[in-house]
Amino acid sequence: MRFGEYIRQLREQNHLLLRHLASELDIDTAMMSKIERSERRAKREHIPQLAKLLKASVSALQTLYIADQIIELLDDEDNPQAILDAAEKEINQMKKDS
Amino acid sequence: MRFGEYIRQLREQNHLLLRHLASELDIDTAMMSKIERSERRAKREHIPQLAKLLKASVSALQTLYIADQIIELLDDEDNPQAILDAAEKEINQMKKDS
DNA sequence: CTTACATTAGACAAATATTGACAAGTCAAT
DNA sequence: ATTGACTTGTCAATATTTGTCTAATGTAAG
Repeated sequence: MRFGEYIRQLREQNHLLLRHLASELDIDTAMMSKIERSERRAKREHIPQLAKLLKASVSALQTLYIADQIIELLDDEDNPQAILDAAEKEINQMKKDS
Repeated sequence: MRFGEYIRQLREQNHLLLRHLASELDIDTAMMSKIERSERRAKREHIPQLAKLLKASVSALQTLYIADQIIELLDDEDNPQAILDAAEKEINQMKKDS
């Protein structure tokens, strides 16, 4: 599940319109539409506002938000799994070091 | 192992100086130094040149190159593993769909 | 069919971030 | 003290991203 996809799902469950979310985030509806379709990225500071409006957990949204960026990085690579594995290994290494 | 760290290791094994690599990539040595310390990112088109100069495999360098960017994304997040898991799940999902 | 409203598309401007050069600095060996 | 390798900090050039505006598309009601 992509970040925007999740936002849209929650928005519909809550019977809200794009313009409602957009006005709260202080962007126009076209932008909000793009965010939901993963054509543009929300700003990080939008996450808490979205969580509140959509009654979702901030941390769930944050996870998807960063995961999305990873997906974009991997999207046009030919061995995404190898890259993820390398990243994971290094993350664990860094944890050990600290 | 970070991308730059690996470059430095190979460079030393090959008894090359920063200025040798830098001049091949057509950047200055300060920039090359930053790349090796992961303070700056090499350009993607530098990878094949580096692979050649350092007798390394392009794909190994590419993997580290993207993994590095993932690490940067995860660096200041509090549950990197959860994010990696979410990304991996979505990548597999995308594979299934295509 | 036409009006009204929600959403999307595309082109452009504004804001941010990244890249790289340059000058000055450290450090080690001589 | 000089030289050579590397590092640091700052600034300008570039590139990327974010956002707006206008117009388009879709859809449901009258």
